[in-house]
Amino acid sequence: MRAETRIRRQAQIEDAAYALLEEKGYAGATMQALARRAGASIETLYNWYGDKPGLFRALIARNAETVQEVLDQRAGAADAAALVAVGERLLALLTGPRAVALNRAAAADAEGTLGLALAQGGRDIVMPHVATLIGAITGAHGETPDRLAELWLALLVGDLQIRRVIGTIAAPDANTCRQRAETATDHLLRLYPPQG
Amino acid sequence: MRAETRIRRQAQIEDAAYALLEEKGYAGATMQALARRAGASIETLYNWYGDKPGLFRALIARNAETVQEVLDQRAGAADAAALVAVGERLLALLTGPRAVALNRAAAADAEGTLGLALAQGGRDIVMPHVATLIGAITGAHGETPDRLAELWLALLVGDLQIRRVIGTIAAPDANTCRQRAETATDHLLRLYPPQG
DNA sequence: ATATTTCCGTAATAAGTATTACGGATTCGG
DNA sequence: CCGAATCCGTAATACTTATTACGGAAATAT
Repeated sequence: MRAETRIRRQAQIEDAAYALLEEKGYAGATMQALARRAGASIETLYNWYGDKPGLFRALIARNAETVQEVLDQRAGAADAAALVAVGERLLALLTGPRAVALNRAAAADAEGTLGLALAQGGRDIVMPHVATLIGAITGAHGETPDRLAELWLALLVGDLQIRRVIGTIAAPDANTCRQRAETATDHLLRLYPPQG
Repeated sequence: MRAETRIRRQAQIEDAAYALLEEKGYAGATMQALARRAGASIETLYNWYGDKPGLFRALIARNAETVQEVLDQRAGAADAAALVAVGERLLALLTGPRAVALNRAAAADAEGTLGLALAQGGRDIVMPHVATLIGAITGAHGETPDRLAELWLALLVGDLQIRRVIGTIAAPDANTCRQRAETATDHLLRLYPPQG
């Protein structure tokens, strides 16, 4: 199979997996429905991903790449505007349909391996990046950059993510994301002004 | 069946349901395992709760009572200490094994009815209560008490709840809960001092 | 005490699902 | 253009589970 065709087929499988995850949940996303929807065969699913958890682990791995891309954008200046820009994109990503679907899958996995993989490809990448950026903005402080990053993320996301995961709210629109990013950054810098 | 016996049997069923939910997740919590573990019969489960979602809806309903009890404690003074006390209990409740299990069940329910019930018995009760308390502490402000309550809850809980639900952290201990409640209250009152 | 309801324990039903298997079509390397 | 590998579509396998059914025991009411 040509590499190009294979990549397209992989994208079809991932799209179908996300769609099923959003519509039916992890338990309801059956391999047969996935194969039919993706226009792939069941055999291919098992040959490529091993088993059902493996398929969703692959989704999580690719999600980690998306997280990296979001963080790498606007990596130039280390000022409040850069933090707002990162927050805006980050919030849209974290509350977007794909991240929410992955979190639901992780919540359904009682063993916790999916959750661990999701955290490694998400929070464990985001936190140091944000901490470095905030540290560069605020300078030396009584509070460590790590704690400031946690604070800023709490202000930014709030309970939007858990409410998205249990299905009580829709994804916030672009305006909401920007305003929350601005407010969170403003609150952080009011509590811990630069050069404190 | 005597009312007393029935109440005890209901508690056994609820305990078993929570235990299975924590160990196996919603899909893995089978009615047969639940009956065996609770010492009840399958027929009783269906006679009392209708079906499997109905059983977990009953769990959510009883959880709402617990939330009310937590909020009603220390309802006397309207000062920062009261807010810290409420926050401490609230965080312990929200990150405790039972609330986490219910959130996992809601996340596994793609239709969203469990999530809706959980929100109605949880957030929709907590938010107005906290907003009233904060409003009484801070007095009139540019920000509405509702927004301040959201801010305080974000500071209090952060991402602990979602991380608990996807299984990457253990429940915070009592010390952590108290410190977070103190820090969240301190941050809130620094950002929006009373009599602003 | 006895008739009636309720419950337990177990089995049966019916449906769904992860995983494996296979024949025929398609694609790829030479 | 041809053989080998890969893939699709479908079916078969083996297993699990929600829900219903039923006989006998326990409790309840009269």
